Amino acid sequence: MTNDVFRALAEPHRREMLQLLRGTERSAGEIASFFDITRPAVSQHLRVLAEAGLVVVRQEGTRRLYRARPEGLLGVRAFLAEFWDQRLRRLKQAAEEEEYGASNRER
Amino acid sequence: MTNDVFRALAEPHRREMLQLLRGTERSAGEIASFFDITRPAVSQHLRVLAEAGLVVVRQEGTRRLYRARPEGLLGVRAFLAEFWDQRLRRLKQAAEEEEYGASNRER
DNA sequence: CACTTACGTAAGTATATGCTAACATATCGA
DNA sequence: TCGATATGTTAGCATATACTTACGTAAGTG
Repeated sequence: MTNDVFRALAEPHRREMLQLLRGTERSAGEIASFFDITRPAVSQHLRVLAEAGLVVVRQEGTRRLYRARPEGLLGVRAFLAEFWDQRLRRLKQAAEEEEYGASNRER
Repeated sequence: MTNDVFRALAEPHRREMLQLLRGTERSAGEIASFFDITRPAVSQHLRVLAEAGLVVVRQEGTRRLYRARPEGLLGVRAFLAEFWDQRLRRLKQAAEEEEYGASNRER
């Protein structure tokens, strides 16, 4: 649900993780190395992000590779668009149609 | 800070309140009437929204009139834009320049 | 002035959250 | 199969959050 997305984004560490994973695939350990918190804490954050549909995981050997899933933010985007006027709403529509076209189903 | 904004948006009631106040001015009591929680609880939510820069208040007689402040969401918007590609980043820029031009200072 | 109306604030409480340390699991190389 | 590497899971704890009830305050009204 979109609520999980907002909740997930409320935590600064998780937002940083998302940015770290934008367009790149990184292992859990690599991600952890960017933060001062323990690895388990990072693991828990990654779980929250995954449950919110903001990241996807792929297992490769003993490692788990995470990657951001931008489509997970569409709900937030829609919410935001409400607060701008018609002109912006048109931009939003154009963006959704053009950018991450029909292939992306909201989770 | 933008962090307060994300935090504020994490709460469903607060998101509803924002939508309720989008483009309209409503009194605290009127807002409260839309929810099942007590009026003080609503008051506390409104405070969080105000501190995040997402609403503004205006006193009129004995009442306090709240109104959404869409510019408060610009930080979130910027964050989101990072996750779409160049084309979208251009749209974002255009929107920010055109829509809520120079008159709106980020709080 | 009381008295009412419209709100915010304070105190207290139950639950959610973020973190750590300790433990479990799974894959790969020797 | 044994050990090392990479990561998730559990239990426990401190702090943050969302509420409620009780109380404080300020602007109209009689």
